[in-house]
Amino acid sequence: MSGKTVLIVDDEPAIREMIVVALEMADYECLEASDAPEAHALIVDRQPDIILLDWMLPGTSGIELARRLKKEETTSDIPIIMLTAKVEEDNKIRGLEIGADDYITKPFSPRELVARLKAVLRRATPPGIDDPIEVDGLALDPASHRVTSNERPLNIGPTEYRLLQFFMTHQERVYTRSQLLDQVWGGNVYVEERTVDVHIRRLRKALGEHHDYLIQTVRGAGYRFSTQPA
Amino acid sequence: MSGKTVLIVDDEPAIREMIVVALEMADYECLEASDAPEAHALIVDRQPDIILLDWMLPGTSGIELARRLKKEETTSDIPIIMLTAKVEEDNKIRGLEIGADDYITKPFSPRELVARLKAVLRRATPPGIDDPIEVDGLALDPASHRVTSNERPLNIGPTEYRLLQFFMTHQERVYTRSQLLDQVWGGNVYVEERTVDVHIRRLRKALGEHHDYLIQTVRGAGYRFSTQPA
DNA sequence: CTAGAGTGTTACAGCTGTGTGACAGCCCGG
DNA sequence: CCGGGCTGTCACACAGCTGTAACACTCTAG
Repeated sequence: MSGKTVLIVDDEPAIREMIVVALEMADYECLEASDAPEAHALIVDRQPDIILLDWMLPGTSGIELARRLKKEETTSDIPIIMLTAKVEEDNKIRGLEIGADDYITKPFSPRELVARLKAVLRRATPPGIDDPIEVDGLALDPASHRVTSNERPLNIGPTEYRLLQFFMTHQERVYTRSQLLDQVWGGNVYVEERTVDVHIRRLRKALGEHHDYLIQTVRGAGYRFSTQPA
Repeated sequence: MSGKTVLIVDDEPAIREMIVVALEMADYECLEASDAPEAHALIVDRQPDIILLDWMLPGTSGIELARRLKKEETTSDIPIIMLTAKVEEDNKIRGLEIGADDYITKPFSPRELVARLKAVLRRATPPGIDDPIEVDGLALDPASHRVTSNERPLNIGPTEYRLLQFFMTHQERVYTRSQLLDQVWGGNVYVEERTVDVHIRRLRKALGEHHDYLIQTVRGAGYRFSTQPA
């Protein structure tokens, strides 16, 4: 159950297909692109967890794309594995210098690919913000994954945790059920909107009377996290 | 001005010499060994910062030596770069599985060697402090490699020891199974995530009821070592 | 005031994630 | 060569979490 998304950038459909088969067997979700512009669009749109990037590409070369990705704020965290056909050492070095996290020389076996990919993914730092947040005695600490209400630890499930974290990092603004599903559940799930209500309820209950006022209902619109009483 | 010490293990004096010249030009201090026993002696004696290890060695093979080094407590932190003459992918994979931090296929250029070596050294964790740690009657002493629960010595395997040591030096923070594999098993191993569960279980069992509360499950996230009860 | 829409609350059946014991392979010492 | 300790994986059990439906309640338009 990795669920990680891999973007494969190569102009040879056959090679892409080979990789896709290998990765899907290892339970990764695959995206494909055959050139740099297409790749860039997919990266911005789908935010893959890792990129397999061919060194040689028509138009903008792979190494060019890599360099650009490493420069942009929103994409510089995504690890890149370079695929190089030739054994030219210069390429390897330039790839590493530019910021590729690993490179593989063709031909390679599916086993090797998956092993290297896993290794790189493990090494990558999860990009999330790790700063603790505190509001009126309600504290959430991402590092220890702990929530406390006036020093007393709260026992909440994963979904309630994510929901609360989202609210605490997005205070004073109303979110529709639909938006919350997108942000907290993740865009690609099909869930009833009323499900949000239930989790809101669970979260309120866990917060207790001291803090449940923080989560406010905005009739006809959605919910809001605010220190100002409604 | 790196001052880092590099141990070169290869049975070909010519190759060693070539490497030595390249590295000394880049300002590394070099040690040389031509077989596994000699290497082992030097490692224990001089504690190099990194090891360049030939895959093929007379007697004990390089891979054999690597495996042993990664198992021993005092040497498992030292990064290893495998040198392999053949392009057999199996070797690459086995090298990575065993815990080598990188591998280079011969022939390679001095430039490449230095680049890879720098990269590995960059991501290598500076060896932790060897001070004994004690938490609520649970004591771990790196010097004597011993763990005691309220004075009573605990009998735990190497992996459980490393796991506990990591936890005790990184308290109050959640680590995913993936991160634990990275930190405790070593970055390049290919192991099932559920394996972590099993070793957690073994560690908890060894700690006994007095101390197993220290290792807490965070559902959906990973594990945490904390003196605060969940 | 009243119907209807919107929201709160509860119960529950299914599912996912974790705990646990067993087991076969490996390595090392005898 | 054999035996014991470790390790990684699997299968199964189980607890906790999840999404949904159903019903109660509240608000608001008219």
